[in-house]
Parts: sequence; structure tokens; C-alpha cells
Amino acid sequence: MTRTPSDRSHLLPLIAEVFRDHGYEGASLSLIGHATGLGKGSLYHFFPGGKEEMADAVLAEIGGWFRHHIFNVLLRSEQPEVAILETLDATAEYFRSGRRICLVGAFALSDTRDRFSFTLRSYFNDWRQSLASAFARSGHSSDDANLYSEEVISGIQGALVLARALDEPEVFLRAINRIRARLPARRAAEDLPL
Amino acid sequence: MTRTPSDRSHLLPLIAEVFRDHGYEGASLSLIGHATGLGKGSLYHFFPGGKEEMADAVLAEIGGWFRHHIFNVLLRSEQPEVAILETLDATAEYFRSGRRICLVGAFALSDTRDRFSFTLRSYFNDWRQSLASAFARSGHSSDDANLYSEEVISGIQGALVLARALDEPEVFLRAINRIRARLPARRAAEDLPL
DNA sequence: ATGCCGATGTACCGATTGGTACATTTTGTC
DNA sequence: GACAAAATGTACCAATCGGTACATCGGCAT
Repeated sequence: MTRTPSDRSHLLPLIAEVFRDHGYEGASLSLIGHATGLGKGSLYHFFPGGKEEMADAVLAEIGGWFRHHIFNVLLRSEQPEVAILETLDATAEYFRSGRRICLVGAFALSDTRDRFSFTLRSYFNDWRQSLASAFARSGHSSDDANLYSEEVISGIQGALVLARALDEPEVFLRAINRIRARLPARRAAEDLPL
Repeated sequence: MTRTPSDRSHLLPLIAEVFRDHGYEGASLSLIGHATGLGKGSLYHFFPGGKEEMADAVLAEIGGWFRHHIFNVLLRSEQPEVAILETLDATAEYFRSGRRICLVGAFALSDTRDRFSFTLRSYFNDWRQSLASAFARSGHSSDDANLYSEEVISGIQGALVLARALDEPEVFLRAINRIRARLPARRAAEDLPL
């Protein structure tokens, strides 16, 4: 297990969990240190910019994951209806079927919104745009595509809020099923030519 | 301007705004003091329990407002379809057409969730139950009523998240319009007997 | 005028915050 | 084994946190 110098990527999921559990302000360096098993010396070695750089890195990794697994899949899909369903499943899995909150959404409602406003806006804008692109290419008007896209994303975000508040992950699963059922009739994947 | 002793109700909206802007942890006593124009002495005179009692009082007032203007209206409505539309408008107005976030939802995503979990759960459960009651009495099955209710509430919450993240209150307005359009066909209020 | 009591301002407390400085240990390379 | 760089632990900093103690102020009833 040779670790390339300054490879901090393995820390990001651990730090992300602390941010998810305690928010930006609540994620103290001692909590982060405990979660990662690192002292301040190491933390500031990997993140010279301190907590803000940690949050930036975590948000960048989350954005990268969605770009790779969701946004680009939607944008490059040749069968947009299939891609929408696939990315919906991937999204549900990412949020652990409602047991994990969206850190970007949580930041948007917190006092740290201003600090990361550009990143938050980019994340949701990219999501909205890529999903709308898939809707548009599956035959919907540009206006409808944008509306559907907003409906799906805010449906997901709201279900995460509600599932968390009620401590009922099933709320999120029901929302995903609802979204899936409402999507325009698709041709089954196995019916499609390769 | 005679102020009845221990009348702290006029402070709650001011404190609520601080919580909305900075979250529970971020709402320092100095911020609250500045927003209310009171020093620590006065704050602890009105809220002996400190910050936690302030948050409790704020959440109680919010809960009371929704109980009075939304939940009870839905539960006692003789024309549930009309009540649903009315309370939808009242909700949109409460959230200032998307420019104001839901403090209860924000708390649900923050690290303070555990501390106020009972209150948060009650708020959303009451909302869900009263809205489902109106749907059920307007002719829907119990299962459908619960699903519709969840869809409306999480639609609102998600739209608030998205509108905030994108800094586009119109996202919230579009969501409200979408919900309104999807509601089962109503008889116009003026067509109804008094 | 005199108490009384709600209301307030101020000084202070220990604890914790994010961040810095720096000496030390560990690690891989030659 | 020597050396440099990466990595780490520890001590420390000023600032702020939520909360407490207490003296004082101000209006009102007697």
C-alpha cells in the first residue's frame, strides 16, 4: 500500500460524513481529526487552507461524482429515457435510499450558503441542465423539459428533507417510485437496438 | 405602549430570522442580541433556558402558525378541495414566494436534528396528516391521500431547497403552480353553495 | 417617598473554536 | 546508512462560544 505523496482523496469521504452529520460550522477540527484519525498537523498538511479547503474539496468530489455518474450520462445518452431511469436509480443508491442527506442541499439551507454559493449553484444548475437535455432529446419541448427537470430534482431534495425529518427513509423511496412512474412511457431497455 | 410582563412573543420573529440566516449553531447570542437589541441579561431573563429555549419557542410559534392557518383549516374544511388551494396559497405566502426558507426543514438537515427531533417530526406529521385528511375527504382512497400529501409537502420543501441554492425564487413559484395544476379538478369557489 | 419587581448592562467564567509554529518522527530514494 | 521530504504530534494563540452572577435601573402600586 504505497501512498503517493499528498494523496488526500481517501480522506474526503470521511470528512464528508462529518460535514453531513454536523454541518459546516458544527464540523469542528477535533471532530474531523477524530473521524480521520489525524491530528491538526496532518490535517493542515493536506488542507493548508483549513476547514474551508476541506469543504471545497468535499464539494468538488461530490460534484465530480455527479458529473461522472449522472450529468454526463444524461448529456451523452443515446437513449435518454433509459438514461433518466438509470441515473434515477444511481441517485437513489447514492442517497442510500433516503438514509443519507444531500450535503449540497444542506449547505444551501445553512449559513454557509454564501461562502459556497457558486459551487452550490453550479451543482444544481448542471443537474437541471443535464436532466432537461435528456427530457428534450426524448421528445419534449424545451419548456417542458426544464419544468420536468426541476420537478424531479426538487422532488428528490424535498423527499430527502421529509425522510430525514420524519426519520422515515421510505418517504424517499416512495418519491423515487412516484417520479419513475410519472416519467413518459419508455421502451424497455431490452426492446431497444444496441 | 404598555408591555405586559414577560411578553416575549414580539422577540420570536426576530430570533427566528437569526436562526433562519445562521442556523442553530451559527446563531450566536451576540447575533441574537444584536437582532433584538437586547443584551444577554434581558435574553436570559426572557429565556432562562438559553438558546435552546429560544429555539423551542421559535419552533413552537412556527408550529402554532401552521396549526392555525394550515393544519386546522385542512382538517375542519367542509370543502376540502377549496381548503387545499387556500392553504397552498397561504403556504406560498408564508415562504415569501420562495425567498424564505423553512426553518423546520433546515433544522432537519442540520446537526440540531437530534435535539429537536420530536418537534420536527410532529410538524411534518401534522402537516402530512391534515393534508391527507383533506385529500381523503375529497374522494381519494386513504393510500392515495397519503401519497398525494407526501408529494405536495416534499415538493414544497424541495422547491425551497432548490430555489435557495439557485437563488431563483421562481423555482418555488413554478413548483407551487405545478402542484396547483395537478390537484384534482375543483369546483370553482363561486360555484359552491355557501 | 418607599418598596417592589421586571428588566437590563457588565463583568466574568471555563470550554472550545480555527489556526499557527515548530520540533519530531516516519518514509522512500539514492 | 545518509539524506530530504512527507507526515505528524504538541504546545500555543487570540477570539468567541454559551452561560452565570450580580449590581443597577426604571416604572408602578401603595
